[in-house]
Amino acid sequence: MARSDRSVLPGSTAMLVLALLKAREMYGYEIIEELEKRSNQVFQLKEGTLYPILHSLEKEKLVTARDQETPSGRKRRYYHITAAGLQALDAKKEEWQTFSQAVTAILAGA
Amino acid sequence: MARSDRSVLPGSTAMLVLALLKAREMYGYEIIEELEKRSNQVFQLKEGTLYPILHSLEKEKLVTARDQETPSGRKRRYYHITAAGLQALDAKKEEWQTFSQAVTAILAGA
DNA sequence: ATAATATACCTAGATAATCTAGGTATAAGG
DNA sequence: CCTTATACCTAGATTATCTAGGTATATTAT
Repeated sequence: MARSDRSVLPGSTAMLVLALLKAREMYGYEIIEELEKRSNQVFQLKEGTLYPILHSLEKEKLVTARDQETPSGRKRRYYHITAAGLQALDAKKEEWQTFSQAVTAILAGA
Repeated sequence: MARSDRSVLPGSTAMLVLALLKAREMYGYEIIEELEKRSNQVFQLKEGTLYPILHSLEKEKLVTARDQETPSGRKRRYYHITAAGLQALDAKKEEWQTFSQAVTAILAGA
Protein backbone atom coordinates (compact mmCIF):
# COMPACT_ATOMS: atom_id res chain seq x y z
CA MET A 1 0.00 0.00 0.00
CA ALA A 2 1.03 3.58 -0.18
CA ARG A 3 3.46 4.61 2.53
CA SER A 4 0.92 6.60 4.51
CA ASP A 5 -1.19 3.52 4.95
CA ARG A 6 1.52 1.46 6.49
CA SER A 7 0.58 3.06 9.74
CA VAL A 8 -2.91 1.75 9.51
CA LEU A 9 -3.11 -1.79 8.39
CA PRO A 10 -0.51 -3.96 6.88
CA GLY A 11 -1.02 -7.68 7.32
CA SER A 12 -4.21 -8.30 5.42
CA THR A 13 -2.99 -8.03 1.89
CA ALA A 14 -2.86 -11.77 1.38
CA MET A 15 -6.48 -11.97 2.46
CA LEU A 16 -7.50 -9.31 -0.03
CA VAL A 17 -5.71 -11.13 -2.83
CA LEU A 18 -7.40 -14.41 -1.95
CA ALA A 19 -10.74 -12.61 -1.82
CA LEU A 20 -10.32 -11.41 -5.39
CA LEU A 21 -9.19 -14.81 -6.59
CA LYS A 22 -12.27 -16.41 -5.12
CA ALA A 23 -14.35 -14.74 -7.84
CA ARG A 24 -12.05 -15.69 -10.73
CA GLU A 25 -8.47 -16.39 -11.59
CA MET A 26 -6.37 -13.31 -12.20
CA TYR A 27 -2.81 -12.33 -13.04
CA GLY A 28 -0.65 -10.14 -10.84
CA TYR A 29 -0.85 -6.86 -12.64
CA GLU A 30 -4.62 -7.30 -12.89
CA ILE A 31 -4.89 -7.89 -9.15
CA ILE A 32 -3.19 -4.58 -8.42
CA GLU A 33 -5.56 -2.71 -10.69
CA GLU A 34 -8.63 -4.51 -9.43
CA LEU A 35 -7.76 -3.85 -5.80
CA GLU A 36 -7.30 -0.20 -6.57
CA LYS A 37 -10.57 0.01 -8.43
CA ARG A 38 -12.70 -1.92 -5.97
CA SER A 39 -11.30 -0.05 -2.98
CA ASN A 40 -11.89 3.31 -4.57
CA GLN A 41 -8.16 4.05 -4.79
CA VAL A 42 -7.50 3.19 -1.16
CA PHE A 43 -5.35 0.18 -1.93
CA GLN A 44 -2.46 0.91 -4.23
CA LEU A 45 -0.32 -2.17 -3.97
CA LYS A 46 3.24 -1.96 -5.18
CA GLU A 47 4.50 -4.69 -7.44
CA GLY A 48 7.29 -5.25 -4.98
CA THR A 49 4.63 -6.09 -2.42
CA LEU A 50 2.29 -8.19 -4.53
CA TYR A 51 4.60 -10.51 -6.40
CA PRO A 52 6.34 -11.85 -3.31
CA ILE A 53 2.92 -12.41 -1.73
CA LEU A 54 1.75 -14.39 -4.74
CA HIS A 55 4.90 -16.47 -4.61
CA SER A 56 4.43 -17.28 -0.96
CA LEU A 57 0.75 -18.09 -1.45
CA GLU A 58 1.80 -20.47 -4.18
CA LYS A 59 4.40 -22.07 -1.94
CA GLU A 60 1.76 -22.54 0.75
CA LYS A 61 -0.46 -24.12 -1.90
CA LEU A 62 -3.23 -21.60 -1.33
CA VAL A 63 -3.10 -20.74 -5.02
CA THR A 64 -1.86 -22.41 -8.18
CA ALA A 65 -0.37 -20.64 -11.14
CA ARG A 66 -0.33 -21.14 -14.88
CA ASP A 67 1.29 -19.16 -17.63
CA GLN A 68 -0.68 -17.95 -20.57
CA GLU A 69 0.01 -15.73 -23.53
CA THR A 70 -2.43 -13.16 -24.90
CA PRO A 71 -3.19 -13.19 -28.65
CA SER A 72 -0.87 -10.21 -28.96
CA GLY A 73 1.98 -12.07 -27.32
CA ARG A 74 1.99 -10.75 -23.76
CA LYS A 75 2.94 -13.30 -21.13
CA ARG A 76 0.77 -13.47 -18.07
CA ARG A 77 0.81 -15.66 -15.00
CA TYR A 78 -2.69 -16.51 -13.85
CA TYR A 79 -3.37 -17.43 -10.25
CA HIS A 80 -6.20 -19.67 -9.16
CA ILE A 81 -7.33 -20.20 -5.58
CA THR A 82 -7.22 -23.76 -4.18
CA ALA A 83 -9.53 -25.46 -1.69
CA ALA A 84 -6.95 -24.77 1.01
CA GLY A 85 -6.91 -21.16 -0.15
CA LEU A 86 -10.66 -20.87 0.27
CA GLN A 87 -10.36 -22.25 3.76
CA ALA A 88 -7.56 -19.86 4.60
CA LEU A 89 -9.65 -17.00 3.25
CA ASP A 90 -12.54 -17.88 5.53
CA ALA A 91 -10.23 -18.04 8.52
CA LYS A 92 -8.67 -14.69 7.70
CA LYS A 93 -12.06 -13.11 7.15
CA GLU A 94 -13.13 -14.20 10.58
CA GLU A 95 -9.93 -12.89 12.11
CA TRP A 96 -10.51 -9.62 10.34
CA GLN A 97 -14.07 -9.33 11.62
CA THR A 98 -12.99 -10.04 15.17
CA PHE A 99 -10.25 -7.50 14.89
CA SER A 100 -12.20 -4.71 13.28
CA GLN A 101 -15.00 -5.10 15.77
CA ALA A 102 -12.51 -4.82 18.60
CA VAL A 103 -11.04 -1.67 17.09
CA THR A 104 -14.50 -0.22 16.64
CA ALA A 105 -15.28 -0.99 20.26
CA ILE A 106 -12.21 0.88 21.44
CA LEU A 107 -12.77 3.83 19.13
CA ALA A 108 -16.42 4.09 20.11
CA GLY A 109 -15.38 5.62 23.39
CA ALA A 110 -13.17 8.20 21.71
CA MET B 1 -0.67 -8.19 20.00
CA ALA B 2 -0.50 -11.93 20.17
CA ARG B 3 1.57 -13.48 17.46
CA SER B 4 -1.41 -14.85 15.53
CA ASP B 5 -2.78 -11.37 15.10
CA ARG B 6 0.28 -10.00 13.47
CA SER B 7 -1.10 -11.34 10.25
CA VAL B 8 -4.19 -9.24 10.55
CA LEU B 9 -3.56 -5.75 11.67
CA PRO B 10 -0.49 -4.24 13.14
CA GLY B 11 -0.14 -0.55 12.66
CA SER B 12 -3.03 0.82 14.64
CA THR B 13 -1.80 0.27 18.14
CA ALA B 14 -0.79 3.89 18.65
CA MET B 15 -4.30 4.93 17.64
CA LEU B 16 -5.84 2.57 20.17
CA VAL B 17 -3.60 3.91 22.91
CA LEU B 18 -4.52 7.49 22.07
CA ALA B 19 -8.19 6.52 22.04
CA LEU B 20 -7.95 5.23 25.60
CA LEU B 21 -6.04 8.29 26.76
CA LYS B 22 -8.71 10.57 25.38
CA ALA B 23 -11.04 9.40 28.14
CA ARG B 24 -8.53 9.77 30.97
CA GLU B 25 -4.85 9.64 31.72
CA MET B 26 -3.50 6.15 32.30
CA TYR B 27 -0.24 4.36 33.05
CA GLY B 28 1.30 1.74 30.82
CA TYR B 29 0.39 -1.40 32.62
CA GLU B 30 -3.15 -0.13 32.95
CA ILE B 31 -3.38 0.53 29.23
CA ILE B 32 -2.51 -3.06 28.46
CA GLU B 33 -5.19 -4.37 30.79
CA GLU B 34 -7.79 -1.88 29.62
CA LEU B 35 -7.19 -2.70 25.96
CA GLU B 36 -7.55 -6.38 26.73
CA LYS B 37 -10.75 -5.85 28.66
CA ARG B 38 -12.43 -3.46 26.26
CA SER B 39 -11.57 -5.57 23.24
CA ASN B 40 -12.88 -8.72 24.84
CA GLN B 41 -9.43 -10.30 24.97
CA VAL B 42 -8.69 -9.60 21.32
CA PHE B 43 -5.86 -7.15 22.03
CA GLN B 44 -3.17 -8.54 24.27
CA LEU B 45 -0.38 -6.04 23.93
CA LYS B 46 3.05 -7.08 25.06
CA GLU B 47 4.98 -4.72 27.29
CA GLY B 48 7.77 -4.79 24.76
CA THR B 49 5.29 -3.37 22.26
CA LEU B 50 3.55 -0.81 24.41
CA TYR B 51 6.37 0.93 26.23
CA PRO B 52 8.30 1.85 23.09
CA ILE B 53 5.06 3.16 21.60
CA LEU B 54 4.45 5.37 24.64
CA HIS B 55 7.99 6.67 24.41
CA SER B 56 7.63 7.57 20.79
CA LEU B 57 4.23 9.20 21.37
CA GLU B 58 5.89 11.27 24.06
CA LYS B 59 8.72 12.24 21.76
CA GLU B 60 6.19 13.31 19.11
CA LYS B 61 4.45 15.35 21.83
CA LEU B 62 1.17 13.54 21.34
CA VAL B 63 1.20 12.65 25.02
CA THR B 64 2.88 13.98 28.14
CA ALA B 65 4.01 11.90 31.08
CA ARG B 66 4.25 12.38 34.81
CA ASP B 67 5.44 10.04 37.54
CA GLN B 68 3.31 9.30 40.52
CA GLU B 69 3.54 6.96 43.45
CA THR B 70 0.61 5.04 44.90
CA PRO B 71 -0.01 5.24 48.65
CA SER B 72 1.55 1.81 48.92
CA GLY B 73 4.71 2.95 47.21
CA ARG B 74 4.32 1.66 43.66
CA LYS B 75 5.78 3.92 41.00
CA ARG B 76 3.64 4.61 37.98
CA ARG B 77 4.09 6.77 34.92
CA TYR B 78 0.87 8.41 33.86
CA TYR B 79 0.31 9.48 30.26
CA HIS B 80 -1.93 12.32 29.23
CA ILE B 81 -3.02 13.10 25.68
CA THR B 82 -2.14 16.53 24.28
CA ALA B 83 -4.04 18.74 21.86
CA ALA B 84 -1.79 17.49 19.10
CA GLY B 85 -2.54 13.96 20.25
CA LEU B 86 -6.26 14.54 19.94
CA GLN B 87 -5.74 15.85 16.44
CA ALA B 88 -3.60 12.86 15.52
CA LEU B 89 -6.25 10.56 16.92
CA ASP B 90 -8.92 12.10 14.73
CA ALA B 91 -6.73 11.74 11.67
CA LYS B 92 -5.94 8.12 12.46
CA LYS B 93 -9.59 7.35 13.10
CA GLU B 94 -10.48 8.68 9.71
CA GLU B 95 -7.71 6.66 8.09
CA TRP B 96 -8.98 3.62 9.88
CA GLN B 97 -12.53 4.16 8.70
CA THR B 98 -11.44 4.61 5.11
CA PHE B 99 -9.34 1.50 5.32
CA SER B 100 -11.83 -0.77 6.99
CA GLN B 101 -14.53 0.29 4.59
CA ALA B 102 -12.25 -0.57 1.70
CA VAL B 103 -11.50 -3.98 3.17
CA THR B 104 -15.19 -4.60 3.72
CA ALA B 105 -15.87 -3.66 0.12
CA ILE B 106 -13.34 -6.20 -1.14
CA LEU B 107 -14.51 -8.94 1.20
CA ALA B 108 -18.14 -8.35 0.32
CA GLY B 109 -17.56 -10.06 -2.98
CA ALA B 110 -15.97 -13.10 -1.35
C1' DA C 1 8.37 -15.77 57.55
C1' DT C 2 9.03 -16.91 53.03
C1' DA C 3 8.01 -18.14 48.54
C1' DA C 4 5.37 -17.27 44.57
C1' DT C 5 2.84 -14.24 41.89
C1' DA C 6 1.34 -9.78 40.29
C1' DT C 7 2.43 -5.18 39.41
C1' DA C 8 5.21 -1.78 36.95
C1' DC C 9 8.76 -0.18 34.38
C1' DC C 10 12.45 -0.91 30.78
C1' DT C 11 15.65 -2.39 26.43
C1' DA C 12 18.22 -5.07 22.79
C1' DG C 13 17.87 -7.97 19.14
C1' DA C 14 14.89 -10.96 16.12
C1' DT C 15 11.12 -11.47 12.94
C1' DA C 16 8.17 -10.28 9.31
C1' DA C 17 5.30 -7.18 6.16
C1' DT C 18 5.76 -3.74 3.10
C1' DC C 19 8.23 -0.34 0.42
C1' DT C 20 11.95 1.50 -2.43
C1' DA C 21 14.31 1.16 -6.21
C1' DG C 22 15.94 -0.87 -9.13
C1' DG C 23 15.89 -4.54 -13.34
C1' DT C 24 14.01 -7.02 -17.96
C1' DA C 25 11.00 -7.40 -21.91
C1' DT C 26 7.19 -6.56 -25.03
C1' DA C 27 2.90 -3.99 -26.78
C1' DA C 28 0.43 0.04 -27.75
C1' DG C 29 -0.07 4.92 -28.69
C1' DG C 30 1.58 9.49 -30.02
C1' DC D 1 10.59 6.28 -33.23
C1' DC D 2 9.94 7.41 -28.80
C1' DT D 3 7.23 7.25 -24.80
C1' DT D 4 4.10 5.07 -21.94
C1' DA D 5 1.68 1.09 -20.34
C1' DT D 6 1.78 -3.65 -19.51
C1' DA D 7 3.80 -7.57 -17.11
C1' DC D 8 6.94 -9.94 -14.60
C1' DC D 9 10.79 -10.06 -11.09
C1' DT D 10 14.37 -9.37 -6.84
C1' DA D 11 17.58 -7.35 -3.29
C1' DG D 12 17.94 -4.48 0.38
C1' DA D 13 15.87 -0.94 3.52
C1' DT D 14 12.40 0.33 6.68
C1' DT D 15 9.36 -0.32 10.44
C1' DA D 16 5.94 -2.56 13.69
C1' DT D 17 5.69 -5.91 16.72
C1' DC D 18 7.43 -9.76 19.32
C1' DT D 19 10.70 -12.42 22.08
C1' DA D 20 13.21 -12.61 25.77
C1' DG D 21 15.35 -10.99 28.65
C1' DG D 22 16.20 -7.45 32.92
C1' DT D 23 15.05 -4.64 37.58
C1' DA D 24 12.29 -3.61 41.62
C1' DT D 25 8.49 -3.57 44.79
C1' DA D 26 3.81 -5.08 46.55
C1' DT D 27 0.54 -8.58 47.37
C1' DT D 28 -1.02 -13.17 48.27
C1' DA D 29 -0.56 -17.91 49.60
C1' DT D 30 1.70 -21.36 52.16
